[in-house]
Amino acid sequence: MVVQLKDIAKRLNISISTVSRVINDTGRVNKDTRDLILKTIKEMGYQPNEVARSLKRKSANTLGVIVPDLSNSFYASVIKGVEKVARENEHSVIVCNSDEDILKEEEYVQLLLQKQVTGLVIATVGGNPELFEQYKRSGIPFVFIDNLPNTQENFDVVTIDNVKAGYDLAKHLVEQGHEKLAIITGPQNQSTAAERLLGFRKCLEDNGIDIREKWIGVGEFRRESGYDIMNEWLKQEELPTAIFAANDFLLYGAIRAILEKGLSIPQDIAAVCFDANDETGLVRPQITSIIQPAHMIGAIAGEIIMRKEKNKNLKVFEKVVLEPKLIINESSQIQTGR
Amino acid sequence: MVVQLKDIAKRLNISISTVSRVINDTGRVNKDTRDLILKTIKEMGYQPNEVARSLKRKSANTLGVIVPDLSNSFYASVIKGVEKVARENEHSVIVCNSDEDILKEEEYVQLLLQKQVTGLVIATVGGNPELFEQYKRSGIPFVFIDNLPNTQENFDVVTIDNVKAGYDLAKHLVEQGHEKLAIITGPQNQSTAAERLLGFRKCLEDNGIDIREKWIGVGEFRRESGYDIMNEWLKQEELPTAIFAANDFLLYGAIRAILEKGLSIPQDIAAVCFDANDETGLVRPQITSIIQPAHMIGAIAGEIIMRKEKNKNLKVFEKVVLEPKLIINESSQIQTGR
DNA sequence: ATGAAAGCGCTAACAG
DNA sequence: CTGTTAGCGCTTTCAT
Repeated sequence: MVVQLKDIAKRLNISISTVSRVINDTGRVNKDTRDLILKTIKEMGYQPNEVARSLKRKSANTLGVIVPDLSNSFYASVIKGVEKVARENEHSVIVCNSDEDILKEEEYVQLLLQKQVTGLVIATVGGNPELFEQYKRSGIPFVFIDNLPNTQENFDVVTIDNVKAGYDLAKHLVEQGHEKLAIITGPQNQSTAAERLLGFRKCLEDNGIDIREKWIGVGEFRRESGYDIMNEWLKQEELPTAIFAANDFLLYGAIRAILEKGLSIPQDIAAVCFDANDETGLVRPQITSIIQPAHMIGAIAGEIIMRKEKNKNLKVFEKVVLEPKLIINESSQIQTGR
Repeated sequence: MVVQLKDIAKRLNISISTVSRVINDTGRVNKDTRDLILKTIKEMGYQPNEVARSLKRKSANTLGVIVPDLSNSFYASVIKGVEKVARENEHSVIVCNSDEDILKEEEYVQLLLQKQVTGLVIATVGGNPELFEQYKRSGIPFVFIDNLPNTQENFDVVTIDNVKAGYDLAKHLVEQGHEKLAIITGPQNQSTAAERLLGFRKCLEDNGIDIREKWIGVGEFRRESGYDIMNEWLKQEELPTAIFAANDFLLYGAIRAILEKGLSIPQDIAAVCFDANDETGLVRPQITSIIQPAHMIGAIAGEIIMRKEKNKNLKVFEKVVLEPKLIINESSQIQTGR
């Protein structure tokens, strides 16, 4: 049987409140009884029931995180960042994988709300803005990362400037002399996908480069999408000389198509993307990429929630815009011989 | 304010038990009042408080998962497998990252127990067997994956035969004609690390190949370890012709060292490992590897827990041994020209 | 078919 | 310094 407060109280012939006091170190308790209680707790292997505590406290001391894809190392790092802050504040983390599915996402949001999470970090895949506005009224802080909700309402946000980052990444290609640029981006109801495309467009305009609508590919943020779109392009006579992908998986798929066709990177086609975090160190070609500070994004998101928990009446919304890094690698540089 | 049962009861001038009944669809309720209640619930945006429910139910309907490294795609897949089963059974998943740290692991186990999880899936990094035996008495099912606890007690386990897999992987190298074999494995208090080494040894013995103790490297399951150990070996005059690593990260580090030294794979040194799941499709050389059915491991682990929840008095322990696949790739095959 | 009331395990007033 | 008691929001007997 599981031992609980009343068991150790009974054993010691004292009241459960005294026991509770020493466990929570709140209020004074006679040194001797305190020691005795501590000893008994250990002996009996007492573990406080967090559910009961949560009910009383009206908070589960838990952060919820919803990401589209656990397998993407960008999100894995974000989660680690959230977890670090959660740990420091004695909270735990419920991780949910929406699998790029809006319905699943909504389901998980509800679930987390019902679980009385302290706050919620979410990389939405384009969820209904009205729902978010409704949830907002629940008072549970939502911190958006990566993708922002498509609404004018104020929310807490930790992100990068995706338009600028897209611009910079395209700029890099332009500086390498490319004029036939193609882009593969994600679902346009996801702000990252839309904004990176926007930055790309702007850069081309600013540099007087033709935007070829046929070379604007829109897919899912998955390898298959990148592969399929690229293959379509490869069937045509005229080929782009550079590919810009809005995330890493899209590019991996595209590169696979390119290589299968017998073309080389970057000689025939240069390739760049967002968040090519190479956990193996062996991805070839090494990818030129905009790298978001994923761990920090997660950590800051967690901190915002902790701050709001401590200061409930703090009704200010934070919009944190972090600086990503452009890492230039062989996938976009004509090799200058060894 | 958050709306709760009593609010909608008050509004309708009925008792909360009736409302509860329609929500849980338990017991009969007049069709009209039921419809009215349903309507009001929607209007007021009622969300049941899962914490209160959990307290009453004495279970949080949640599975806990503890893995050593969220960034390793093997574990990411395991988690997805658990999550799938959890979803199907209307449970959620709390993911914890022990970061290969025994203390953190113990902390998380405690936390999850306190949270009244329905069960716990754990890839231990060598936690104290006595603790596990103690926890077992709590009645909450622990399902071990990947690493097994170092104890004779019965536990639920979903794994592969690591000795055999290690044997097979080594065998492959032997069949390629290698006689100077080196192994890089993980902490020996982790069963996977120890058993894979065992299989390796056995294979060499069976094939009359010298086991060179100097080429048995023991590190952490991280890239740096693989890199450092390999670099030590590379300093010496005599080099192995093949490297066997007990996990992917170890091998990635080793390969990096090999390549930096200007040697090639597999011509100078062949390289194989466990669980080289290439999410990018661009890792070069492509790694010969034993691949565990990660998703299935997670799913089965989840199912065991669900089964035990439904049938509390089921005191049988399941030991599921799955079949891994040996994927042969360029990292271990002398190319026969194109 | 519905309501009253007990209780899940704990915390925190309040009283002594 | 310690005990009594009232909830936290919900489910579930037990009456009616």
